[in-house]
Amino acid sequence: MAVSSIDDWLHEIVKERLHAASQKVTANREALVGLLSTATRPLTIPEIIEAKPTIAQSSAYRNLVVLEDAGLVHRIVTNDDFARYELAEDLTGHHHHLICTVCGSVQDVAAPEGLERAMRVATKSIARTTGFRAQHHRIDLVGICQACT
Amino acid sequence: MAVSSIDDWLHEIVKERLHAASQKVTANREALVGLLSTATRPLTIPEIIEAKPTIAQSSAYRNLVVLEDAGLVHRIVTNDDFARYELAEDLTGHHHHLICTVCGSVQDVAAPEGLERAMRVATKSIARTTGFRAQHHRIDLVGICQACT
DNA sequence: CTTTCTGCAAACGATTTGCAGCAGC
DNA sequence: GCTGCTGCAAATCGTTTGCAGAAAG
Repeated sequence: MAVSSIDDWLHEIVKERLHAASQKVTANREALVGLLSTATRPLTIPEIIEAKPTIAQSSAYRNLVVLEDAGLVHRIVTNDDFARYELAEDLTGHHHHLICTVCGSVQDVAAPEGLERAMRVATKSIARTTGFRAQHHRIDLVGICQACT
Repeated sequence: MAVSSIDDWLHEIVKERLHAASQKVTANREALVGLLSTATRPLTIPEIIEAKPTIAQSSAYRNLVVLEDAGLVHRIVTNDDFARYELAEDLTGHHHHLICTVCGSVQDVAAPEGLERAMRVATKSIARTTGFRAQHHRIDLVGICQACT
């Protein structure tokens, strides 16, 4: 059962965090998390609805808010028309985004360790000079994706 | 005339780029650029309207689109309700943003050279592995600003 | 059982757009 | 003068919300 164990683990986390947020575990919520866990990039609402047509749009929006409050999902806003959703970073691992200026797509990319190290140094230095207490950072590369080249 | 020479220079740039984009130079457009050039952080539409009450809201939106197309202004979207506008980076110098999760404010911060160097290395490495052609990058620190601490 | 979720349809609000009159060049 | 900008008010559209019936616990 090696294959299903990751899903079981995720399922347990969902249950825990929803309970912690005084929310119920429902089929829609599990389906949303399951869908996002299979994606390699943040998804828009239209993409989510297309993949899970039985979930009403309003339920998708409402549940994604609940899941975000529970710390399971992260919402991303680009210059595109729609917001995008991905699993929280503690479930997917830290990563950054490649945003295509031609087609608007967003793709995940691993965070190079050298960059992360420089980021930690910079964060400390900025805290010292400005008093800003950073909780996390966000790095996007904006340009042209391979498909649009 | 040392003081006004920066404004004169900006004025010339505005004229050039608007002409290059086949757009007219109007009082509203110059007022918008002038306002943004005095700000040390990106401004929202309500802030812009409050500072320049003679500009109709629809004109502000329309002109900011024109100015963005002309490469004079840059639009920023956060999780906040409103988009924010700042002068294009080639007019202000490269910088990044501190985004407060409490009050939603956005503040400019200089880009530490060590970080920029690491970013250049990472960009090249990502291009090699993914085929993504980066045009520029965006780095945000998300956390709590000094005023909200 | 009671509370919360779901789907539908209506409401909301930031941004966009149509139109008649005015300003840039 | 001709073209394109301005302000007003109305339209647009992603997202949110009210409500009656269905599920979770």
